[in-house]
Order: sequence, then structure tokens, then C-alpha cells
Amino acid sequence: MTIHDIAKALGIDSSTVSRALNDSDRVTKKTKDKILEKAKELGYQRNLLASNLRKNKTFTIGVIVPRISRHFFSSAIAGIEEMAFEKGYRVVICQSLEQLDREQNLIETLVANRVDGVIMSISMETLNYKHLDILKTNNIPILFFDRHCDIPGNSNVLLDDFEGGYLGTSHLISKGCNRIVHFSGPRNLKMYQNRFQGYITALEENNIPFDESLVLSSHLMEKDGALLAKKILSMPIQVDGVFSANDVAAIGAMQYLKSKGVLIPEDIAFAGFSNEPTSRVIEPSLTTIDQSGSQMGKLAMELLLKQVDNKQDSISPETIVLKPSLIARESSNKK
Amino acid sequence: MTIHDIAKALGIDSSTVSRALNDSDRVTKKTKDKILEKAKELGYQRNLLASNLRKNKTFTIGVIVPRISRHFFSSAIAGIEEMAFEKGYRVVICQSLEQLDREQNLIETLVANRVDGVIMSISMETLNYKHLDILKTNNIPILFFDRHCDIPGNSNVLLDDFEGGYLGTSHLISKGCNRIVHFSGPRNLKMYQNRFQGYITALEENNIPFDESLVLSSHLMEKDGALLAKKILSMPIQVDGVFSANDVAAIGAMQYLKSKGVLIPEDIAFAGFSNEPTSRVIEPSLTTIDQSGSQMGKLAMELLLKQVDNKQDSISPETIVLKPSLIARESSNKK
DNA sequence: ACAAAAAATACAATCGATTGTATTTTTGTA
DNA sequence: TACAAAAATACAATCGATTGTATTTTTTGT
Repeated sequence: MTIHDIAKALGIDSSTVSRALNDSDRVTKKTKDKILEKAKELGYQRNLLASNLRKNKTFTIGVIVPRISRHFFSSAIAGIEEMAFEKGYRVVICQSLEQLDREQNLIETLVANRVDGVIMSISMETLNYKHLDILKTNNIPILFFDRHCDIPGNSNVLLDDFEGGYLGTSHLISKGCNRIVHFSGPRNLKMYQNRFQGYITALEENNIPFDESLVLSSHLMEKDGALLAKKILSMPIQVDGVFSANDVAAIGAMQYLKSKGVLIPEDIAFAGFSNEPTSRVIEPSLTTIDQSGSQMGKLAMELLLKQVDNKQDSISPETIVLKPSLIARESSNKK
Repeated sequence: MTIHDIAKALGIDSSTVSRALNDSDRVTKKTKDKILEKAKELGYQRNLLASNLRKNKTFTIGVIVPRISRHFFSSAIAGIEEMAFEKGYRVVICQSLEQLDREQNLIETLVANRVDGVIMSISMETLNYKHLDILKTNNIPILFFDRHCDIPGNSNVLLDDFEGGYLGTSHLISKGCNRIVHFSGPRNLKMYQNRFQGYITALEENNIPFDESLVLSSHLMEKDGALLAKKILSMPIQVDGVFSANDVAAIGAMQYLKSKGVLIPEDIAFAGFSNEPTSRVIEPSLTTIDQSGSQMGKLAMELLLKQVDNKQDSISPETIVLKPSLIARESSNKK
């Protein structure tokens, strides 16, 4: 069922049908009505493949995240999708599963599908950005989101991780902690470096000497948290607080410690990062740094669409750094 | 950059270029190599819009879920996407936000984009399926997933909700409950009807009289759970167990009750449905019915692609019903 | 009522790739 | 060497919608 079928059925030309369906003022209302009615009667559905091909525009944005099922990403996607829908765009969502080769493959597919723009959060394996060149070649704007990427000329929507690290650590200090362990993530991710720097700065500002042995790196999974907690208990120093670079590891640690009879927050206070839904529910509820995925998603899409919609007069790239906020809960509520 | 540019650069015809790029054996290896090299040199990227238009096939599957950020759906999507990727398909993910008009809009967009198939979990507002007709008109196979839809001729991948309802309720009864409230969802969703039937059957088998006033319907959000919990406390009957059709509502209720000093499971035992990550962490940990989203997603995609790939000899629709399993935790561990 | 202006519609090229058919080139064999 | 068969390549139509230009129809003013 095409515009030609409608045209034939009415004995008119397909160009008139096309214009009528696009509500052009080059078609009189009478024929417009006739055409619309016939279109409905025949169950016509515009073929966007043809339309997009001709117009060289797809109203589609590609989104690549490491893993859809991570709460932060799924809520970010929800925000991205919502804003896109509002602005008349569609979204193709892909997951890199933290693998560089998948990421590369996805980029190529998105280019082949002629998306109008790309929003992505790079994988942990991504150390260079050669595979992103074809986006530039094809003049497709890209926006990095959550995970920073320092190739110039692109927009970023990020969280101020330094500030988050600083907030979390300062909070613990203000509650009376001064031997604070930091759970950090893979060292190549800027995000974790920044949270770590925030931790250090908070210590310095409060004249607490930095102790290298209190920084424990891992992949920050729940089981890592439990392992690190075990390590804490075997330390010669009496640890009285933990600032974890994510909630998941903090929760793993808390559960291990609780099972060993350690009191939280009295013996060891906790603060995490990300505000996972679980953190509100665990007992004691986990103090954390909020990073509103949905809001970041909306912002990212809005910013990218500004570039997409004004491609010809090339809007200059912009980096938005969102301020995180501390959510103080019971896990740090030392009296 | 098109095949015509490559053709012109080499002084050959674009049809040969096309065939070379598709590795047809109608092109000799020597010219193939020449073409591939030139394609790489010019940074050629196939235009899938044109290709799909010509081939009338997009290798794209549309996925509509109520809400991406719900854990069950995001893990299902992860499974869907993984299987699609493996089979050479792409996935367009959309959320209906439980709204019928959005759902309708999304269906139309997917049809206009000529997706090869649709996987969907209908919204809570969806009471009739007229808006799905255009899929049939356009000969696009659809598979319903998680939320059953009884229009004939389609495949379904479902959980045995009856069995789940039965398992959860029986478990509570075996722990000594006999005045069990059931939190149910919107009545139009078969899923909730089935969980409810499982609840009734478990009561009957244990000679516990069914009491209509113990069935409380809502949208099963966390705040609904809290509201229903309040209602429970004002009931003339002394309730001693709650079987909730999802974890989220159960958690909302538990938190309200805990704040009111009600002991769980001693005063009121709880069982939920879905095995949300939070359920493992709340105290007491929530007994629940497990439904593996990722596995369901993979299965759904595999089944749909069977239909898509053999459209001409119309594979007969199939309904796969997965068996749920009970995860007994502390919230029902009455001694 | 008629020419000129304006409005409505038709014609035809185009987007980029695919594919059936026609033509040219190569290969093998007598 | 010649000729048929086979292989390689070129030609041209097509997918469905859009859009600049040309043509026809209607409207307007005198």
C-alpha cells in the first residue's frame, strides 16, 4: 500500500498525494480530504525507509550503554527516550557489554542506519577512540554521557565525580570518622579517579593524613564488597568509615560486616555512590551520592538534539557537569 | 559516499560494486578485492535505508515494554538484545509508560519503520487490541511476552503465573498463615488474574475459605503497597500473611508496617513476585517468585525470529510457559 | 468575456542499493 | 584457430516517497 496506490485509486498523481499527506498548502482542502479519506480506507502506512532515504534524515538517535540492566543506565535510558519522544525522535538502544569490539560493531551499524546522532557511555575496555572516527566522517554528532571522553569537539553530560567523592567523604568526616577506607574502581576510568581525588581532598581539608593502604581497588561488584570487608576486619588499624565508589560494593560489604556482628554505623559508617534503589531499603539505609539517571538522560538528549537540529550552523560543543547531591541516611548516622 | 562513487572511481558499474560488497560469486575475486579496497579507501558505509527499502527487510525488531527502568524489563531487554545481536538483528526499544495512546503511537511508528517483528508486553491500560490490527495488516509478526494477550494466531512467552500464585500462597499457608491478603494488579491483565487464581486454588486445597474482602487491587507501585498496608491494619480481621502480585508493592507495605511496629513475619508474613534485587536486601529479606527476565527475553527473541525468518511458510504460533520457582526467605519464615 | 495572475496539479528526477536480464569477456575444447 | 559454453560485467528497472519544474486549471480584475 503506497502513495501510488492511493493516487491510482483517485486518478491523480502521487506527488499530490505525498503533498496532501504532508499537509502541504500546495494541495486544495477538497482533494486533501479526499486523499486522507482514501488513505485511511486503504490502511495506508507511510514507509519511513523511503521517506528517510529521500530526506536524508531518520529522526532516530542511537544510544550505546555498557549494560541496559544496570539501574543507572536503565533510568538514564528512560529519560533519554522520554525526551526523544517528546521532540519527535526515536531511539535505538544498544549495549556494548563493556566490550570494545561490540562497541565498534554497534557504531558501524548505527552509521549504516543513518541515525541523526549518537549518545554513548564508553565501555571499560575503550582506551582509544579510533572506532568513533566514522561518526565524524559521516557528520553525525555524538554526545558522551556519564563516562567522560576527552576527544575534542564533542558534548558531554557528566556528573561531577570529584565533588561526589568530596561530599561523601566530608560527610563521613563530619560524622566523626577519621580512618576511612575508600573502595575504588578500575584505575583507567576517569570517573573513579575523580571520586578518589574527591576523597583525598576531603581528607586533606580536614587534616587527616592520607593512608595509601586504606584505598582498595576492585570491580566494585557485590562480592568484591564482601571480600574487601573481610580485608578491613583483618587490618591493623581500626577502620571507622567506608566511602565506596558505588553502592553495590558498599552493600556487599555491609552485609558481610553485619553477619560478623559489626555495628553500622556505630563501628563503621558507610557512604556509597549512585543511589541504587536497593540502598534505600537496606538496613541501615545507605547514605549515598545521588546521580539522577533520568535527568541526565533528558539533558543529554536535549543537548544532542540542539546540535542535530542546527547541524548546518554547527552549534559549538558543550559540556554539562551536573552537581551530585548527598543523600544522608542511617548508615552514616553516628551519634 | 555511495556505491556509485566507488563505481565511478573504478570505471565499472554500480551493480558490480553492490554484488562485490555482498560477496556475490558473480564477481571475480580480483575485482572484488579492488572494490573492497577502494570502498575502505573512500570510507564507504552502506546505506541501510536504501538497502532495506529495496529488500523490504530491515533486520530490526521492535520491542515495547511498559517501563525500561523496571528491573524485570531491563533484564528481559538485555536478553532480547543479546539474542538479536547474535542472530544479526537489531532492536528498537520503546516504553509505553503503561499508556494506551503511547502504545498505539509506538506501534504505528514501528510499522512505518517496517520492523520485521514486534515483541511486546502490553500496558496496563490496554483493554482491547484494535490498535494492533495494523501489524496484521502489514504482515508483521508479533510476540507477547510476560503479559499475556489472547488474540489468536500469535506467539507468547509467559511465566506460569497461576503456578507462581499457587506456589507463593501455598508457601505462606505451610508457614501457618490462614488469613492471607492478596495484592492484585489491574483486573484486565491476565497475568494478575492468573496469579489470583493460583492464590484461590491454594486456599481451596487447604480448606481455607476465600474472602473477597482480602483481595486488594491496585497498580502495585510502592506507594500503593503502603496504602494497602494501612488498609490492612484497619481491617476487622487479623491478617497474618500477604501474598503480593509483585515485590514492589510488598516492599512498600512492609516498610509501612515496620514503621508501625508490626513484626514481619511473626505478625504478618510476606511473599512477593518477581525477585527484584531489592527483595534480597530488605529486612527481613522478601520471599518471592523468581522469573528470569534475561532468559525469557532470549527465548522470546529466538521464537519470534523463527517466525520472521520463515514468514512465507508461516510457522504456527507457539506459546511457551516458563515454570516459576519459589525463593523462600525470611519474610515468611514464621516459626 | 478575456487576458493575466495565481492556484492546483502533473511530470520527472532523485535518494542509494538491489537484482533480473542482456551483453561482453574469458575459458575450454575440438 | 574457432566456436560454444561459462563466467564476468553492464544495463536498466525497482523499492516508496519527496520535490523542483512544467503544465493545466481556476480565479481575479477590467
